Amino acid sequence: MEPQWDDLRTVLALVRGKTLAAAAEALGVNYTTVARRVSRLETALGLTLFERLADGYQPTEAGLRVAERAAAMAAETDSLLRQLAGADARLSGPLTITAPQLLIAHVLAPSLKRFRETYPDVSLQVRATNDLLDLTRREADVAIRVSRAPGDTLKGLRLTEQHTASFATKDWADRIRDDPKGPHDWILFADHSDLPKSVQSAYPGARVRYRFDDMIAMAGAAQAGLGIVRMPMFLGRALPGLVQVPCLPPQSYADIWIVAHPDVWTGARVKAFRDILVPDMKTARPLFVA
Amino acid sequence: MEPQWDDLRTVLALVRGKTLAAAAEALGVNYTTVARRVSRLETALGLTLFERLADGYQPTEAGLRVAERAAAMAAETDSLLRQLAGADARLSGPLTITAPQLLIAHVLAPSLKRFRETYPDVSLQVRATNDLLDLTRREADVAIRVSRAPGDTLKGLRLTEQHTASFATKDWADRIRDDPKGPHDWILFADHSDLPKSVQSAYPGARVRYRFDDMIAMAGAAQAGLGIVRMPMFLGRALPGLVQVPCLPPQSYADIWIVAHPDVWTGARVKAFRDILVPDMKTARPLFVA
DNA sequence: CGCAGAGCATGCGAAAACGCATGCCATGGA
DNA sequence: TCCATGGCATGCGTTTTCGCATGCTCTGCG
Repeated sequence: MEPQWDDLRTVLALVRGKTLAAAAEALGVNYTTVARRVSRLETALGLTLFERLADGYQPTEAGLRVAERAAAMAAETDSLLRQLAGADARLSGPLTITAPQLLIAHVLAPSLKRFRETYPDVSLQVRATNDLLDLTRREADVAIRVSRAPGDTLKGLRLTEQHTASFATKDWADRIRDDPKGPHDWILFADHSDLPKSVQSAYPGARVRYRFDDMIAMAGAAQAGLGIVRMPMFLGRALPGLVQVPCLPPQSYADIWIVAHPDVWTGARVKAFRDILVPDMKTARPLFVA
Repeated sequence: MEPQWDDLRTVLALVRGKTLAAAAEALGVNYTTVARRVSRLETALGLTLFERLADGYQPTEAGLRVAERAAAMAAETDSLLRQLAGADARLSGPLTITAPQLLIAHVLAPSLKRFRETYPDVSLQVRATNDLLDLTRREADVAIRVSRAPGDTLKGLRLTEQHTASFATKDWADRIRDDPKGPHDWILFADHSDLPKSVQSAYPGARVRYRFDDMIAMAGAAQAGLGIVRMPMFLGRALPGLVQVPCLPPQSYADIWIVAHPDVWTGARVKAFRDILVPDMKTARPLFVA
């Protein structure tokens, strides 16, 4: 008679995922379980929540209502988990951080090591991705982000500003020095616009040879001598085999922030992590600017 | 790792009920199940939610936070169930109503019968109690209530006003008529004040002989000839063996309302019930007034 | 001091929920 | 037309969850 709360949650997952398989994946159960829970809830409510069509489960009006309320409940659990994390005074247990892969690989790693040594009981989980994980849903406790602002609902500190510049192998650097008007190749980001006009006029030999959609691949391509890449200062300086080339003068780029949900910001482990990272990044500032 | 929603609900029940047994009772499960679910959630969260003391489970700070959020989730499910009931257009299925026992026994019963005959597919559950059931939590869909106003969050229609008067057996009525100054006995409601001064002066023989805390018992006592009872007009008129006595002139009393939560008010079965009851009570109005 | 009752922990067998394998059906491309 | 794919239903064996019975501890009372 009374609905089970986890069944409501299952309906939400099914409405969002459209198919039993997707909902099951999201919930971490077998898809038959999703089907059974939905049936059970329908029996309990005496209502049809989904039409079983050939191409999946289509929610009825009532099914949508259930999902709507379940979404509100999910927001409550998110809020709860954040609050518990924010009130947790222990310097032991899990802490999940996320940051762009390249930032971790070339800048943050030493800080992570220092954190680990300072707080050996904290088990640090690192999610290295360019995707913006949802800190509201606690996909991570803390994020290091490259952006203009920390985001509307998040709390943050600016760790440093940063510049970009053009980098290439020493080969290319020599060639450009010797013959600035001569031909040289650029590797551009896929969704970027063309080369700036200033480059075109100062270096008429500049040609866009490649377009990549991933900065790691671009960096590797630059190291392999495929051409010139505009990249963050810290990255060009950190990658062996690359030197700065004058084609594109340094220009300021999005700042680097440490952000967290306000609820979580106050958590002991989060605070400890900040206390390690903020001074480290202050020290590392020269790496980021021209 | 991820908490199960029904475990959150269990924590709420335990915080509210103080003991495993009380929580289990509220949830309709065995108390060992409550203990297990709480343990499981504590493991999942890595937190202690309750201190196991000799006299029961004492919630920790974290336990209270969980309960707080779970309460918000419970409010969501209540809201959902109300919405579903309010959107239900079917004239079949369950409908729960509540009303004071005496009102049902002596006034509403014929309307219930008529409703049952008009809508044979609706299974009517009647909760006859003087307790004010929580319509927000859907302890009933509709309530017939004796009160000055329908309540702040509820929607209602006034079915009729009503009067009270004094009733007793014909014996007493004769005696009072023959000797108004002579002794006669009153049965008062326990928490009521004393007899009005007007009665004292007009009938100096009036004495308070009994105090009851239940109107059904008082009515029976009056029928058994124990004395005079002030009661609603409809009740005195309906009870065999009782006649109105002039000791206490008719005075107006709280009105009779039909009320429901606004979400539920629009439901087909609720509307059908209103459509039966409102005209019936309009017809029955003479029973209630002097 | 002994006893009764309330409240909880634990162990065991029963019941429910679950995952997996299989089969059906519709769609879409070769 | 045939086949591959995606999506769902169903049956079966396993795992998990649950309820019940038993025993422990603490409190209050005569």
